[in-house]
This record gives sequence, structure tokens and C-alpha cells, in this order.
Amino acid sequence: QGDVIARYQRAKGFNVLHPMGWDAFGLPAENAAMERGVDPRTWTYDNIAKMREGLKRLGLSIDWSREFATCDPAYYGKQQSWFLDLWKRGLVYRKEGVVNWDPVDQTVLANEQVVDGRGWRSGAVVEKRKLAQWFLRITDYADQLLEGLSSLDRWPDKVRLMQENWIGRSRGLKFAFKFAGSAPAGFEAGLEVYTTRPDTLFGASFVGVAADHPLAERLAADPKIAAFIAECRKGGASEAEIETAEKIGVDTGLRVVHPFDPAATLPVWIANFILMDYGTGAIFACPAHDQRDLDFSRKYGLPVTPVVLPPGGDAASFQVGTEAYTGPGTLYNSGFLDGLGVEAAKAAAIGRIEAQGQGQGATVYRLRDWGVARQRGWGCPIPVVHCDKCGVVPVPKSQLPVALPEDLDFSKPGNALARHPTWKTTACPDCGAAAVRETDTLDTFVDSSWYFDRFTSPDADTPMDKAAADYWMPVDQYVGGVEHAVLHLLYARFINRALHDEGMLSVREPFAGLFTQGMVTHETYRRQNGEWVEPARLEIAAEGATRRAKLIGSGEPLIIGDVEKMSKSKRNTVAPGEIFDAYGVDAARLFVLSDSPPERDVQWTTSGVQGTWRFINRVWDEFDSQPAPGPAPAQPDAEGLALRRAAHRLVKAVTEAVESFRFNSGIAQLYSFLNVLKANPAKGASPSRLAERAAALSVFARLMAPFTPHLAEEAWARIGGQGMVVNAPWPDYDPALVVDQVLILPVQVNGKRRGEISAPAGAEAAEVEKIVLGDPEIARRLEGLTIRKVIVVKDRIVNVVAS
RNA sequence: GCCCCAGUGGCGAAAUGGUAGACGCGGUAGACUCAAAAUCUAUUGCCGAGAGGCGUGCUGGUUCGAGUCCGGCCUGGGGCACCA
Repeated sequence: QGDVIARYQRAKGFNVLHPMGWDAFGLPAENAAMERGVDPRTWTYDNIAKMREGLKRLGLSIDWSREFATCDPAYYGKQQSWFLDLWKRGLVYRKEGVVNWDPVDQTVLANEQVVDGRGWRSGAVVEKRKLAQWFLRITDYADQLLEGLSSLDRWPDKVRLMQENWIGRSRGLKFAFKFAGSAPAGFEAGLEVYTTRPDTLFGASFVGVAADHPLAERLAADPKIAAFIAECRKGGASEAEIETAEKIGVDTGLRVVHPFDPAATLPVWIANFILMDYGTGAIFACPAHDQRDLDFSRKYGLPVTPVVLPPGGDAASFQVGTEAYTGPGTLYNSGFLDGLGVEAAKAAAIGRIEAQGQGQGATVYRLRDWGVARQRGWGCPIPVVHCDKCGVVPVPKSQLPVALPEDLDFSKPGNALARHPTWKTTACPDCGAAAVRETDTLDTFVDSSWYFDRFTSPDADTPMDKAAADYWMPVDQYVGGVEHAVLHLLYARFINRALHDEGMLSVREPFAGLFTQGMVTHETYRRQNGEWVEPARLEIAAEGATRRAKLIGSGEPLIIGDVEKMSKSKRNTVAPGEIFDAYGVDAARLFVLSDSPPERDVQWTTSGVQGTWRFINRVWDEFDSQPAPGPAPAQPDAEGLALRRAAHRLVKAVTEAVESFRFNSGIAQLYSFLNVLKANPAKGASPSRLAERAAALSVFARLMAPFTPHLAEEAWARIGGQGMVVNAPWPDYDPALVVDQVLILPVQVNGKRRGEISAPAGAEAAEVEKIVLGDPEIARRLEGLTIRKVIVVKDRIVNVVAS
């Protein structure tokens, strides 16, 4: 898809940068190294070479002079350079924290990489561990990243929405409860909680803190509490466990004072359903209007006081059973908030808390800081040194890149970099004493967060040349899968903004236009015993409307399964090389582009490729049978003019289709036009028609070029086109020629199609009405009816309303 | 549970509120062939011999006119998920 756009825009006369690079660090290479004992570097560059050949064979119009891989020291060294810049800006920090630990890949994962409680690559259930970790302060940009979405009008709504939800801004109130009696050490200022429902404060029945909350840790001297905390840590984070996990808690025995009623106190509980890393890690619970609080309160016998009365509810009889009421309503049982609506009550409660100096309105994000350290050897080393005297010291830029050693040992699981015998020993850049290098490497999503900037100046000494970056950026059209909607696309936006703030480029948003393309899928087939079968090993026979699959050779009937993403495990892959050999690259390209709209998955079928292959052959026949036209007559005859009109309509239709990424529709137009050409063969054509045919073929070759570049090139040469078709300009059309002079207008009677008339283009309503009423077929349909109204939509349709 | 998106022939799919099913695949019939494949021609939403009727998940509504807009429901897909 990207190549079609690149070729089209180039033909439109734009200077197009269509680069290719390789996201080369990461686990696939390490796993290959571990399993096969190969060097990951060799393995990676070998793979790149293979893939590069594949892409070249596909005829992608890529500027290979800008190619690089993220595992080139020349690339990641520049990454280390700006990493240090961000550190100086305070966007990098190290923190002891509870992290997601993947026990199979033996590494820490970002929240975004934990899917349903499992590692996104290994599928292993993620454990919680406490480790010193490197973080990027993406939360500093939460607001910007959210606001910036509205400027991305050429992004799919879906992706913008996903990012919006991921950032998850909510407005509420942060305030501190004062302890009743003496406060525990460290909590003299009280216990700070966050809520989005300050209106329900009068319905509060307890205050809860997370098991990881400092208060809980402070109280861990109590064996009961210590046991409870341990219990919570053990619990996994998988979907099933969370879904079924019962809400449990333990009463600390502490009590806090209600902010609006000094006489009332609330118990403080530690509960497993409270998240430490959202808000303040502490909440007040209003069970009547929050389902989780309700479940918890019912279990531990805590009071449930409704304070929001649903519209039309009766204050005397309204009760909350097993379902919390979260809808709108009127406050009651709520002191000074009584009678207010929910929104008004929120504002009033926040105002009162602020007046009391106990807290203030706050905006909280769901987004967490980005943990970027990975305990892996095949990645970009974090350029810092740990010194006993000086602490954590950045490597001076003059010593960059901090390169990986050549002889990493990947034969065992774990961090190959950390166990390298000599690499990590170094001298402290500050004091010169013996020190050790950081052996964590950066998440590969860091590598992929700025490569597009680097493409603008791949040889620059700095991360990027500002003039080049400003000339090319932002990326006008970014093409990728939806799977990157929140991970890569959010990180890249963040990094680009950070680099902007560092003064490296002028553009904040890296991708002006985003297009999410579908994948290639294929039917799956299995034997009766459940074994998957490759498409190459079977044949399909059609019996009327039903299709049956049989194993070639034995003739064993097979089960035709679902259409799924091509994968080795389901064996539903086809070898591209064989397809190219059999049908040619253009047939394969054309099929993928023509069969479905580009954002949707395309189902690979052999018969479909055969179809595009047939088309290509027929197109070639048309070009091949075209004789050199003689001198064209000054005026085209009727046939010639019709052909000319058709060609101009084609240009319009294909141009519009490509502009709006409806490649399948554009290709359908090319198919239709082939039928027009076949209906006007060169053989026996009048000189006028022959001349128009020649013009039409010239247009046709240029319109095909983005989709089937090789065929277009041959066709162009066959008709004696100037130079190469890649360099030929995109054809224009004459608006006067795309509209017909006489139109066939459908005629409806009471909204149902009853016939058609022909009328001159642009005919006025009265004129058209006369033609309609004079039409015998329409007259027959109107027999016995009285005409109420005749609606004429100019040049489109006529509707006669009669009864 | 919450938030999105999508439901159109046997299949992939077209259709600025204006002739539903363009184009392709598959099917059927015919031509060519001793025969098959390939190719070409015709035909192909459903019911009906025909005239005609019915058709875009279901159901209401707006409109001269709804696949398209609005409400409710059903089904499928995606995202988030104890976020207070």
C-alpha cells in the first residue's frame, strides 16, 4: 500500500521519501541465537539481506541509500546521545518499583506489553517484582499527547480513540483525610486519596489503601497485616485471576475524620482491589454508588448509605441491593449537598474541600511512566556507569557509542550482556575509579520511536540534521498495522515531542497522516486427525456452490477451517517466491490491492491471483495488438469521442480512488476500462478510433504504474512512451469530457423505480417533467393515479409522487 | 462490565440520502478441441413460465426517496479492564 502512495505522489510531481529500515534488536534474534547457537548479529543481518531481496523483487520503490538497522552502532549511538539529553531534561529517572516480570523471557515488561496478564511475546504469566528500573517520564506529556490528538485529522478515529482511552484523563479531587487520634509516623499530613465522585462523600463508609501503599508497609509490623500484604503480592495479574479474584481486605484499626463532619470517623482498610499506581493509591469508598466498594462492604459488613437518588426515586424507599447506583440523580442524606445534581454536587464538594485547605481538584491520568530497561543483551545499552563514589554517572557524549561487545554468549537464558566477563568493567567518567557499566538495554520500542527522524539525515553526526528533519517531517503518510495503535504510535509521538523540546526539530507530531493496513490471511485446512495442512498440499473442488478440499495424492477429504492470519503454526502460508515465479510479482501485488479495501485484511486465494494474472495478460494483449497510429484526424468521430470520454472518466475515477485509499475501487475501474478497450479493438478501427486508443493506452499505462509497475513499464515501452513510466507525470482529465451530454435518468413512481428517460444534461426541472410525463411506460404506471408532485433532482433522478 | 466498529448475492466486495450488488472469484450454458486445460462469448441476488413481486441482520422512525440519517434490539469483531 505504501508503495502505491509513494509512486502516485511521485507521479504527481512531489519529492517523495520512501525509505526502509530494520527494527533489528530484540528477542527474535536472541531466541534464534539461543536455539541454533548462531550469533544474533549474523542472524539479523542475514535476515535483513533476505528480506531486502524480497522487497526488491516486489518492486518497491524504496530509497535504499537511506537504509539502516537499529542494531547498527551508528544508529543506536545517536539514540544514546539523545537519551542523555533527555536525562538532563529530567525525563529519565531510576526508581525502585513493582514491575512486570516475564519469567520466560527473563525481563521486565512495560504495561503496554502485558496482554491479559501475560507477556506479549512469551505468553507467560507475568509476575510482580520489585526492582530498580529506568523510566521515561511520558506522563509529563500526557496532557500534550492527549490534546495533540485533535490535530491529527488524517488519523483513523479508532486509533485516536484508543490513545485517548489509554491516556485516560479523569478529573476529580485529591484531598487528605486527617487521622482520628495520633497519625502514624510519616502521615502527619493525613492520608491523601483521589476520587472522581466527591459528591458521594457523605456516603463514605471506609477509606482504603493499596497493599503496596506506604501506610500498609508502615503497619507491616503487625503480623496480620504483613501476611495480608504477602497474600496480595502473590496474586497474579492474569485476566482470569482478576476476574474471579475476590475482594479481600484487612482492617488496620486506624480511623480517619470525615472532612465534612468532624464528629464522624471512618475505618482505614487495606484492600487488594486498590491500585498503588493510580491516583494516590488510596480511596474513600462509597458502596452505594460504586460496585467494587459495594461488593467489599457487603462482604465485611460495612454500612451502605445511598446519597444519590435516581430521577423519580423515592427517598424513603430507595435502597441499594447488590448493584450500586452509578447514574445521575439528586443528592440526599448529604448535608450541604442535599438537593443538588451530581455535577453541581461535585463542584460544591471540591469547593468546600479547597476552602478547608484539605485538598484540591485534580486531573489524573491512567497513563503510567514508560519503563524502558530490559535485562537483555541484544539491545541498545543504556549509556550510564555505576560508580561507588559518584553514583549513577552518564557516559560523556565523546565516549559514545557505548557499543555491544562482539562476543556475547546467548547460549543460556538471561542477560548475556550482564554475564559478559569484561564488558561492564570500566572507569568512572567523573572520578576515574573502577566502575561498572549499566547492563540493562533499552526497550526496542525506544529504537523505533525516532527512526523516521533519522531517515531524513541517516549519516548526520548528531541524531538528526535539523534542516533535513524540518524539510521532510512530519511523515505525510505513515502506513502500519493497527496493532501499533497504542504502543509504537504513542511512544513515537512522545519521543518526537521530547526531541522537539530539545530543539532537534521543529515538528511536534511525527505522523500527519496515518493509515492502518490489513494483513494477508488465508483459509486454514486440517486433516480429520486435526493436523494442519499447507495450502500447497491440497486441491479444492467445487461441487455446485459448495467447496471441498482434498489432500493431493491420497485424496483424503480435509476440513476447511476459518480464515486466519498467515502463520507457521496453522500452516496456512504460501511461499511468495513460488507465487512470483508462477504469476509474476505484479499479479501478486495487484491481487492484494484489488481484493479488499486496504485497511481490511485480504484473504489470499489462488483463484484470485489467477484472476489478476488473467487481467494482466489481457492488458498486455491490448498493448501488444496496438499498431502505431497513423495521423489523427482533426476531429474525432463519434466512436473516437466516446473512447476519449471514457478515458477521461477513468483518470478521474482512478485519481479519486487513489487519493482516498480506495485502491480496490480504482483497480475495478481499470478492469472496466479494459472491457471498453476490448469493445473497441485496434483491428479494423477507424483512424480516429486508433488515435484515441493510443491516447487511452498511454493514460492506462500511467494509471496502472502504481499498482503493477513492471507491466506498466513494459506497456509504456511497447507504445513508445517517453522515458520510463515511473518518471512519467500522472495524467490529467478534462472536466468537460467526463460529463455526458445526454443522460439516462431513472424515474421513480412513489419511490420505486419504474422506468427511465433520456434528457439533455443540465435540463431544468420543467423540461424533464415534460419528458417524464410524455413517456408511455411512465404513463402506463400512472394510470388511475393523480399526480401530487414531481421531484426532479438535476441530472440524477426523477420521482413522481401520485396516489 | 465499559468504550468503539461492522453486519449487503455462494464468496471477496461496490454504491456524495437518488437505478442496490460496479469489478473480481465461483457457478451455468455455448464456441474452439478427438478430448481436456487454457482462451473467448453469453448468463448468474431471490421467487416467478411471464407480467411482475421481494430483497442490504431484526424492528420502529425521519424523508418524495434510506444500505446510507435517528431510536431500540440481535449477532460478529476490536480496544480497555478492579483506573475509584
